[in-house]
Amino acid sequence: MRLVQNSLHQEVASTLRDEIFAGTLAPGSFIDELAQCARLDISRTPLREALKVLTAEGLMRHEPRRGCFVSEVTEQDLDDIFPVIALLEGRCAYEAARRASDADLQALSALHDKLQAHAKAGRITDYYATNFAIHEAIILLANNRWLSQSIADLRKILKLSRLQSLGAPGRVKQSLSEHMTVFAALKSRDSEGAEAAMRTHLTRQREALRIVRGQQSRLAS
Amino acid sequence: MRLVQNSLHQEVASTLRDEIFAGTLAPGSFIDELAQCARLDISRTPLREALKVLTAEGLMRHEPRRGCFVSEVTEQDLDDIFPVIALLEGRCAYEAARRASDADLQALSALHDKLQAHAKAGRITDYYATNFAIHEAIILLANNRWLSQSIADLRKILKLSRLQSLGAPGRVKQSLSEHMTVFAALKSRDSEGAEAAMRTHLTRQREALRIVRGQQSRLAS
DNA sequence: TTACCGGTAATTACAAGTAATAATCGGGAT
DNA sequence: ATCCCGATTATTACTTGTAATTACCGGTAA
Repeated sequence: MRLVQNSLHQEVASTLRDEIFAGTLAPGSFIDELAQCARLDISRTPLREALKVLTAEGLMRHEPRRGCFVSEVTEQDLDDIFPVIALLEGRCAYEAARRASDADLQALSALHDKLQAHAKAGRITDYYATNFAIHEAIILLANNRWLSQSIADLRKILKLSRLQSLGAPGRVKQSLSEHMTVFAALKSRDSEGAEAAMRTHLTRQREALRIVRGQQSRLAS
Repeated sequence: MRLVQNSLHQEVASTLRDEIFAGTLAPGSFIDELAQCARLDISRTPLREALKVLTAEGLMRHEPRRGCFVSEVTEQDLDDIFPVIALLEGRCAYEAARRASDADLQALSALHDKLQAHAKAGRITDYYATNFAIHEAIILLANNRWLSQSIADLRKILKLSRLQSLGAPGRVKQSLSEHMTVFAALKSRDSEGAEAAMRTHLTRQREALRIVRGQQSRLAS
């Protein structure tokens, strides 16, 4: 008897997705169906259905008669994706500036206080979490299902690459400052300013990431 | 023995997708697995896998233990999607203005000549096709895999609603004029102008569609 | 020694069967 | 007469079995 409401293949997809994001299933790695079935204690059909879903999401690639492999994200992909996300989240900020209620702004203000505190104390993980929450909040304020969906789709791919842009020297401080600029624009209902500031924030994020990756590849060589 | 290279579930997904776009499978309609299996002469596994793929694409919705239904596109969805596509294709036009070679522009010019001829002769279907080809060409010129992907994802949803915006009075002529404006900007390497013109084009497209739909719903009532 | 061919093993792809769940219809009670 | 409850039926979800394809390994010939 199944206790959960969602179907099994959804559960499995969710599990695998999390493992891909966590790096347990490394990019490029082959998915052995039988091995996964044994590990997750399920049969082949729900697993295969889950693999189809993840493939459609772009997290896996499927080669007929060969099997499924976890997708790999290249530098080119990052160069492509970041400008698009900047565009889309910029639009969110634009809409948010026009739509946010006073209560919304108050909630955002609290989040920014937390962000500032985490930055000051050097709690990188907490900073990440709050940063993410702020982005989510602004996306939600834009109140556009398909805009959110598009961003979520792209963010999934980014998440796959497990990027750690805050590792760049001085990036946390810079990121905080950019966030405060966005928030200031939101507060003053400056939609164009908010859009521009959000675009800048995400463009800088890409640059910071490039620096970190450059260091890592130098270390690896 | 299978003659095709692609796996069966991909073939099935492709077939069903086309049928959804054609309206053979109407929005909201329930998918009877056994009936479809009988019709397509396949077993349930590849069909179910195909349904999962289409669900991930947003063309179907899945209710656990109830089945799959073809997605329905609301006016709200259209209001949400068009601005996002305008943003994304605007960006494509921006990039295209910077990247297009002389040969690219020449190819585009030929397409615009055809567009103009179809408009003049009132060949709506041909106009649609060429219009689509021009959009595709500009998206391709932007040379950004994920930008293209995001647009394609959203266009799939639009296609599902089988919109006929050119039915609005005078829309063909207006659409042509907008296209020529975009192309003029591309030719003169005016990336910002191209971006703005493309956004305008798609925004107007939405407005024309609203008019057509308004007429249709009045007729229906 | 290397390249090519054939056989075997491993693994995906598809089919069919079984179990579980939800919708429907009929009967009874209020 | 209507509403609610239970049994039946229809349909999805999952398991298991079978076929087909690919990769790998060993052998042989150039």
